[in-house]
Amino acid sequence: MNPFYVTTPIYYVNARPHLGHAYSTVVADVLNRFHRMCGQETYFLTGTDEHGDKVVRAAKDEGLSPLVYAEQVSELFKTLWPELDIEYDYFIRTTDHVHVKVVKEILQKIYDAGDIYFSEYEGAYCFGCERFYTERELVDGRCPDHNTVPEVIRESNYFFRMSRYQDWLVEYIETRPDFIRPERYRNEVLAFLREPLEDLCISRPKTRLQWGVTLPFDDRYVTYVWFDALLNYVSALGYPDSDLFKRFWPNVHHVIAKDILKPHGIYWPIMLRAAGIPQYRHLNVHGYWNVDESKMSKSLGNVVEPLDLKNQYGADAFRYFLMREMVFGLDCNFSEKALVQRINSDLANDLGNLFSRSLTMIHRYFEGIVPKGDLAPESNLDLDMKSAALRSVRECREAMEEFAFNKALMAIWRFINQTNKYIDVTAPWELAKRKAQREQLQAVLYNVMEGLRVIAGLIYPVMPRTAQLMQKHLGLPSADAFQKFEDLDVWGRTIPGTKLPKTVSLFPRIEQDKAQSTGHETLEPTDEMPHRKPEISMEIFQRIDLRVATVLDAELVPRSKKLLKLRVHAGEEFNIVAGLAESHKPEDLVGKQVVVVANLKPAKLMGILSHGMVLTAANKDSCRLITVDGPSEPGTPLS
RNA sequence: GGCGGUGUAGCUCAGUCGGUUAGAGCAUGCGGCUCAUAUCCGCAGUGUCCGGGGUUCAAGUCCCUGCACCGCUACCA
Repeated sequence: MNPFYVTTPIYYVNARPHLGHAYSTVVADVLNRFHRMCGQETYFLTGTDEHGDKVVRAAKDEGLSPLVYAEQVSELFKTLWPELDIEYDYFIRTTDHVHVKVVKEILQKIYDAGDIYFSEYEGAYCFGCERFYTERELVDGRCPDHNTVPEVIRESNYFFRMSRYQDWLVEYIETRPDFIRPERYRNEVLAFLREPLEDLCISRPKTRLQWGVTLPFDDRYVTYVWFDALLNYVSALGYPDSDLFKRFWPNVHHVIAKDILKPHGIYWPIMLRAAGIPQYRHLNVHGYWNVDESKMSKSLGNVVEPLDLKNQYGADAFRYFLMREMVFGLDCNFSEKALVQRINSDLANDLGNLFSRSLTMIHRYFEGIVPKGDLAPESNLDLDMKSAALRSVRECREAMEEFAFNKALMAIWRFINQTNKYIDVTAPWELAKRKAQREQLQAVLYNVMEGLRVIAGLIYPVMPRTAQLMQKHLGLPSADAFQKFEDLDVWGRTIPGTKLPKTVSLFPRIEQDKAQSTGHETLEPTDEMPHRKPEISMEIFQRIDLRVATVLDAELVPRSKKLLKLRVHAGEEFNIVAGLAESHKPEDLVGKQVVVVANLKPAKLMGILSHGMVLTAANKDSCRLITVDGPSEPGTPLS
């Protein structure tokens, strides 16, 4: 009945798993579990993308063959997911034989249909980088990385005729508001498509790259990037004839981060169209996790390791935080402080304590045996509990269907708070004091048990471990009892007379100061002062080659507003193009000693190659050079 | 510089088609309870809705403009 197929991107193996990978995959897992609870048959695919240039280079750095290297990193992903309680059905690798076979079949099919053509072109090629450069990218006619003049070589390649599908795609997206969602990303794709679409180069000659899938119609070439990677979504199901493919493909939900919107929103639908495969159902695009106010990046050294977080706080708490904190589609900040706060207030105080106080009373007043649930007729609070529960179930389901995971959790927590309040208002500890109110006590605690049963069910997609632990301690029949929405829609499923196991603590509180005291005081940033950038290690700082340099010559760059071309001596001589013309006259600079960054990647400004950067203290009003307080040997390093 | 996005309580953010006195959670303060993991429940706030102008009977919401921050890009480096 209504099968559900969810995919994550296949992760490129040139980097270790980070928070963003974890989020995409947790989202897919949550969706998968949710749809299973709805009674649907589900299939969940993840995997790794292992071909291409960058993998070859990363492998070389490690002294490994591309395949061995790819296997090692792939294994990191594959073993991380079970740690986060992610239950995928299949883990695909683009190096799988079956995948390679499908890629070839589809390439041949599109080639036969005439949408792939062969074309020769000429370009500036840098042998050091092993790549072509466009005129725009060149700096002073030289390679920006190697500072060498690239050679003009002729190369032939295969191109995918995307341009002829442009109008079709625009219309397809325009007539289907939920094809790409949230809407902001749909608009972004439509904006891309306002410009003419260029045909996509889909091959690399083997003289340059061997690590890929050989073209079926020309064994001198391999396919490049996206043709290989995107097809994983169909090859994993056993395209074209398998039962899995027929059942699941038309119901596919892709989950991706916004960085790969273009391939998924443009190349992929066109590829499917050209190959005669039905379109995917939905493309669901999420934002980035920013760590400590600045974008997460390996070079900043502030990558948050998903495994470390799981080990410290537990998979369920980590999953809860990811799903509760981020609005699907928007960027979100990650901080350990926020994580600890969520754990303490939402999980420990609200849910954990509710669970604990409820079960303690069952044990204390009823020797751990679930009481009868006869509703006390005079208590209208019973009805409130039931309708509050049903409302929560409905709101939660609606929110999940529109990927509003944070709203789904908010709806659950509203009900958790209502249950806490119900206990407060009915005051079972007072009822317990009088024999005559025994039946009311039974009814109240039975209602609380029912509330907890519903809560356990609702949190299952996000926190499967906690859900199962709660279920066990609520004396519910194992496994499937709460894993169906149809059971959550019914009030009164808890079976009276069941003996409950000894109670447990679901989420211990985390002492705040432990998480916060990293040893340094934080300065309060003022309006005048910029926020402090994320912490870096000494090792990273020392990679910056700061030196004293003497300005030998300075001249205005023609036609520029603020650029000066400087010839400097910093142990060696090189040119720097600096934006100083508005604050400094060229003749005043000659002979001055300044501080430069000597190992900055060269860049072209106004067609002139700049090999470094002059340090200044600058704001909107002034620009002051950083210099030394007495004559120094040019090239003297700063430390 | 260009294009796009964002700007709402101390913090993180909701705010629908322009419509009553602008909301939630956290943090803070006060009160209540004692079943519970010092938890829970109630009450209380605090707002230049970034600034300025405009449209309108009515603007957080629409228009213009300025500023700040983010992303892409560029003659930032």
